Amino acid sequence: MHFEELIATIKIRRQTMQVTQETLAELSGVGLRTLKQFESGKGNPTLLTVQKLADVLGMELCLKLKNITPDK
Amino acid sequence: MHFEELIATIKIRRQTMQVTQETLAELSGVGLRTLKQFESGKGNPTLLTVQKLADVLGMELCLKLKNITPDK
DNA sequence: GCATAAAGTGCATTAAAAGGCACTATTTAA
DNA sequence: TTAAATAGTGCCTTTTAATGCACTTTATGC
Repeated sequence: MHFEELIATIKIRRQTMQVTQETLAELSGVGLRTLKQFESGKGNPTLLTVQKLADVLGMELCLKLKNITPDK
Repeated sequence: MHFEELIATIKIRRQTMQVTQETLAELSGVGLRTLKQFESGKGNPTLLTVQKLADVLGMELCLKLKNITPDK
């Protein structure tokens, strides 16, 4: 999952849940400025920031083996 | 996936692949000091750092919906 | 259209990540 | 056990994430 995909996933999930940036910021404990920056694709957030956001959105980070030569 | 789990996953994967921290650092472009810190559970790495490491180890970060009440 | 809400940006501060280097500790193999 | 390799820590510097505040820009609704 690329960087942008990850961001987009969170953003879309937030919108799906009809939550504003402001509300998500409050619920997650992440600063509003940080969230805005994150969703607009700027910067390089820390794991903690992503986890806080994902958590409130009912999601979680995971690591999986890449599909080497899916050989479709 | 908790913070510690994530770290452990990478560390174990590295060891499974019989790669030293030094080699992984070189291959991934992450500083050796950063990797050492990361694996010893200190600090709060950025997404980019984790992705660089995961990439070399043939893994990738992903976001998935949490299993709410798996109701096993 | 206009008002309001929501999202994005600029600027500045603070805290901490990333990194190098040298040293210590631990593990591994001879 | 001893030497070499690998991992972990302390100290320090540079870069940048996290944050607040105020302002601009876009949606959204009436």
